[in-house]
Amino acid sequence: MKTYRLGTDQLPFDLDLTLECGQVFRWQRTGNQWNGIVAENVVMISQDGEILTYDGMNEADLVRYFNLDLNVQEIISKIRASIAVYSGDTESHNDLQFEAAAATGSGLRIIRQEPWECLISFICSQNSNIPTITKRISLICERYGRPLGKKRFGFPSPADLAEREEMELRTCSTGYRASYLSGTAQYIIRNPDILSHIANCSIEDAKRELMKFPGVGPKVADCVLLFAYNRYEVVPVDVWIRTIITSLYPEVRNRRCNRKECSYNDIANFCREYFGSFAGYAQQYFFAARQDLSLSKDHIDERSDQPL
DNA sequence: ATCCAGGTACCCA
DNA sequence: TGGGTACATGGA
Repeated sequence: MKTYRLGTDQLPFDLDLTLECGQVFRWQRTGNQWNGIVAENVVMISQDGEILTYDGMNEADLVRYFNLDLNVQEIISKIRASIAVYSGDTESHNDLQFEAAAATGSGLRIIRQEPWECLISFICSQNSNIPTITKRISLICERYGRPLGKKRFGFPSPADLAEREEMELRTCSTGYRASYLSGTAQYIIRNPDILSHIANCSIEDAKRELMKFPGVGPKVADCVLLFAYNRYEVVPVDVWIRTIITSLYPEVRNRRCNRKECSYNDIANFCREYFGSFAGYAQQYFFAARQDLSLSKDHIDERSDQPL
């Protein structure tokens, strides 16, 4: 059992929020303690203020996995600066919507997840809620992952999944996503270097490559870019973020989507312009605060009654 | 019971 | 290029 003391430039850090916010689905909580698997290692970690107590990984890997070297206070400052530039007010502009979300989410850290696990996880995520996704992934690991002792399992490799028939993968509550899982696993078997190649691509090329995988569209690709490749300017747009952004920032509506629903890129591009190079972090703060925000999902219908 | 959830593929104009 | 729809599952 080891300890790690967070320095002032590594705070705020909220372990619970970080592991519960829907970026990773393999950690289990028992009281204050979290148990998970990182790179086939059984890991435990708990937090008491600025002290992390952990086991199963070394300090360098802990820092790397949780991106502890990233200064979150600076990130929030940079987001504020971008908002100010966008708003044309470099002195006193204050975005209370963002500040409220950041107050809720500031201890959240985007972790450095393994691309393969992240890819499979978010293929499983589509059109599902977080408890369902978690259950699905734990079934997949239990059935096809390497046993690591006391009901713990590694994440199955591409080969582990590629050799399964679609109907077998369906027994993991994956539904129609089963064909995407085997298809993506087979794609990786045919292109064994693709995931490391993507790490060196531009964002545009990386996204294009990811979307060649069966079952990977813009949203899943963006989640992998943000949560595994740590491209912090990327903004995955799910139904929550769509509702939040269109409700809180009506200026997202432009000529193209004034009388209809904004497209995926309308929302993602607005966020990138508005929140800047850490838009993905801003997005995570809003996602973390999604339950607290009182939002109407009917804003589009309300507007569409009005003449141009 | 109904609606909805960290969406995508496919079809059609 | 953009809009409509089927798709499986389980939580609230």
